[in-house]
Amino acid sequence: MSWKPDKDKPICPQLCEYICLSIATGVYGAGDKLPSVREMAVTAGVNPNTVKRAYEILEFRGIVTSVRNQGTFVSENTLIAKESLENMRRQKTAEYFTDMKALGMDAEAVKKYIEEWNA
Amino acid sequence: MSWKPDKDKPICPQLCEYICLSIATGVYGAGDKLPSVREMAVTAGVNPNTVKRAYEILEFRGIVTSVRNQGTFVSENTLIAKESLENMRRQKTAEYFTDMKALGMDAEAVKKYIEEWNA
Amino acid sequence: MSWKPDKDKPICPQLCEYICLSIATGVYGAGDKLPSVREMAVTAGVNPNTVKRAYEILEFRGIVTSVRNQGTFVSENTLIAKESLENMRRQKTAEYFTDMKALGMDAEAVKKYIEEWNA
Amino acid sequence: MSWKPDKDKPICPQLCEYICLSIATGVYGAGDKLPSVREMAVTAGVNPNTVKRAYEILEFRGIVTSVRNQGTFVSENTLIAKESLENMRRQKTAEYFTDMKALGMDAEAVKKYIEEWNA
DNA sequence: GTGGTCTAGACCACA
DNA sequence: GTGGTCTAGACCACG
Repeated sequence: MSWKPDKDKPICPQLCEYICLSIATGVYGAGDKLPSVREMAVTAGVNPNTVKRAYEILEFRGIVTSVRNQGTFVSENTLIAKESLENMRRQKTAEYFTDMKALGMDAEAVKKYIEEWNA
Repeated sequence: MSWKPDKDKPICPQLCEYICLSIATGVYGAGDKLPSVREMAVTAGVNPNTVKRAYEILEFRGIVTSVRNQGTFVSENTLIAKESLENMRRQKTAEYFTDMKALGMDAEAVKKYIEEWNA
Repeated sequence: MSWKPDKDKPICPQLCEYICLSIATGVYGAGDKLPSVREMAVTAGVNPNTVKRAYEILEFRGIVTSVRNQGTFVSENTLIAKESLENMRRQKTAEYFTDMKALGMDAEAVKKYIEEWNA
Repeated sequence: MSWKPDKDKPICPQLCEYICLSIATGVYGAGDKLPSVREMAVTAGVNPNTVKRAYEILEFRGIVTSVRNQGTFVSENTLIAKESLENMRRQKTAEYFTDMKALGMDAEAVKKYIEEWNA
C-alpha cells in the first residue's frame, strides 16, 4: 500500500484516511508508535504542519494518542479506526447519492448505474 | 424540481448542475430565454455575480448563449446539455470509486456496498 | 452593398459606419432623404431606438440633418462623410497597432505581418 | 516591458495578454511561479479578483497551472503561450480586416493603407 | 432592464 | 500567505 495523494484534493484528509486505513489493515498494530511528524512528512513528501494536523485529527477521533516528547501511538482499540473508516465510507457514499440526485438520478437509477459501471 | 443548494459546497457548480438538469429535462427548451442574471439571482437567493459566473460556465460548455442586452438563451443543441450531465455523472462516479479505493475498497467491494445501501 | 451586422459587436456604431459608407459611396446623395427611423429599423432588423441614436450620432458629426416632422437628410457637404469614414479608418488602424504592440510586435513587424496576411 | 493598460478596454484580457507575452518572451520560464494573486494585483494596480480571473483564463488555456495554497505556475509547455499569442494576433488582424471592410476597404486597399501608415 | 466589467472586502481551508 | 468562493454594490454601453 502506497501513499499517492490526489493533487487536486486537500492533502490533510487524504493523509488521515491513509493512516486510518493503515491502522485498520494492521500495518500499524495497537500500541505501535507511528513515525514522527518530521519522519512522516519526509516519507509522505508533505509539509510537517500537515502531518501534525492529521495526527491531531486522528487523536481527536480516538484513533491515536499523542504523548508529549515520546511520539504518537496507535490506540489500544483499533476497532475505532475500522469504525472511522466505515463512517467515512458511509459519508462519501451518502454524498455521492446526493450529488447524483442533483444530477437527476434517484437511488434506484444510481444503483443500476453503478452496476453497469466499468473502469 | 427545486433548487436546494448544499450549503457545504460551492454554490456556482451546483447552480450549473441545476440549470443543466433543467435544460436536459426540458424545463427550458432549445432557444428558450433563461431568466435574466438578476432574476435568477433573486429566485435562487444568490448573488447576481454567482449566477453570471454559472451562465458563463454554461456558455463555455456550449449549453447556453449570452446575447448582450437581450438575455441568455438555451443553445439550439440541447443534446450538449444532456451529454454534459452524463459527463458530470461519470466524473462524480469515478471520483467516488477513487475515494472508496483510498478507503480500502476495490471496485467489486464498492459495487456490493452500493447494492446493499439504504437511506 | 448589404447590411450584415456582426452580432458580437455593438450594433449602433456598425449602423453608423454602414450609413456613413453608403453616403460616402453615393448610395445616398447630398440632400437626399434617408429612410425614416421606423423604415430603417425594419429593413435593418434593428430596434428603432438604435436607428434613432445612430441618426443622432451622424447628425452630431454633421453628416446628416434632422428636420422635425420631415425626416433625416444627408448634408449638402458629403465630404464630411468621407472624412468621417477616413477618421474611423485611422482610429481602427491606430487601435490595431496598439493592440499588436501589446502582443509584442512593433510597427515594423506589424507591417511585415500584414504584408504576408492571407484570408 | 511594462504594464500600461488601455483605460478604455477591459483590463482582464489586457492583463492576460501581458502575462502571456511575458511568458512567451521568457520573462517567466517553464515551471516558474508567477506572482501571487495579491502581489500581482498590487504591482498591476488592479483588484485581486481581476488578477485571479486572468489567471483562471490562462489556466484554462493551459498556459499556467494554479495549485491551491502554493501559487500559480507557468505550464511546462511554454509553446502553448507562444501559440496563444499568435492566435490572438491572428484574431485581432482578422477583426481589423473585417472592420476595414465595413469601412469600404477591401484587403488589397488595407494592405496599401498599412504600408503607408505612419505614427 | 440586459449582460459586461470592475472594485472592495469578506471568509474559508489549507500549508 | 495561498488560492477559492461569495457577497455587495457600482458603473457602463446598449436596446
